Amino acid sequence: MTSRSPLPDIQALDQQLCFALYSASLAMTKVYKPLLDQLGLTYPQYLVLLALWEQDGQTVSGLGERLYLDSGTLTPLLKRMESAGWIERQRDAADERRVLIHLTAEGRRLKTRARQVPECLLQAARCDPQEVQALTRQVQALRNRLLNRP
Amino acid sequence: MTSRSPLPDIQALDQQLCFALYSASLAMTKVYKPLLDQLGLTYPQYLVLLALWEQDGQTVSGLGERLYLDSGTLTPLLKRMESAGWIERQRDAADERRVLIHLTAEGRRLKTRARQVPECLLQAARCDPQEVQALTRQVQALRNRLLNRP
DNA sequence: GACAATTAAATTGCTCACAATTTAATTGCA
DNA sequence: TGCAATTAAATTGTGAGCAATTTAATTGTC
Repeated sequence: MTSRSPLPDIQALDQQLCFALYSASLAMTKVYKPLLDQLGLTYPQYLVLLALWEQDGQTVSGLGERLYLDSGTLTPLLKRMESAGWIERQRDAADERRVLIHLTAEGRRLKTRARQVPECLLQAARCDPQEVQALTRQVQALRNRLLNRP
Repeated sequence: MTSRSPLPDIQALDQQLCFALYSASLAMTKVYKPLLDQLGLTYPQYLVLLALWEQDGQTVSGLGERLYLDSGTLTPLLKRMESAGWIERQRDAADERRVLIHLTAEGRRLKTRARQVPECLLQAARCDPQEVQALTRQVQALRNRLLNRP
């Protein structure tokens, strides 16, 4: 009976889901790096573009909710993206507290060139698309539970 | 037929495994924060301790391999942990290029106080321990494939 | 309409994360 | 042995991430 489970150490690094997520996330970023370098983007900047390609003209806090980031992270990141010419930042005339983020023509154009990025990633991951989808759902569900979101 | 799969957009944010991992990892860190604050640790510092509790006296690059971090990240982090009194850094007399990291008595003592951390996390995740273990294995496998490791 | 409370971004300060380079020690081999 | 190649940390510079605070605009309430 005892041979079945050699009492798993709750403090063992390789038992920790958090460390698995953390290291997998870092690994993912490393695989993205050369692909995004070609486009002149960092990984969080690429996430902002994914969000804007889905819905242009979001506010900073809207993007923050979508990407789970706050203004302290986004403000300087968006300024760099504006300098790079992907986006424009403009105060909302209807509510001057808000800043609306719009894609430039250049930023919209990038969507086509970026099509290869997730494709290359799937190849690097070397796993079944269905498996990837299932894993994605599980990790999303975990994230939502951790943040007490529906 | 077409109603079955409404052609999944490969560039949709919520289809991306990478974003799920990235946001889940950030969420995990947020849940850890108040627990680790009580111990005076950051999350990467906690990982270093987990690694050292398993095997004391590792080199910087040894820790780097274990945690998937490089010396550029670890050197300043370890210096902060030394100032905090958790660890000691000393050149290896047998090979002066290497720096050995040893726990202090204080650092060893912390292991007991930190027992609650993964327990609280499991509660926050609100999922079955077996489910957590299975998910951990899957995410580890993905990470290893991405890094071309066995 | 005044004004306290709230909200949205921006700012400040600290800690990662990592590419690229530097410094110093060790190894390999002619 | 001599010395180029390699290895291990440290350093430098950039870009996140986030807590705490600040600034400015809006809302709610009387």
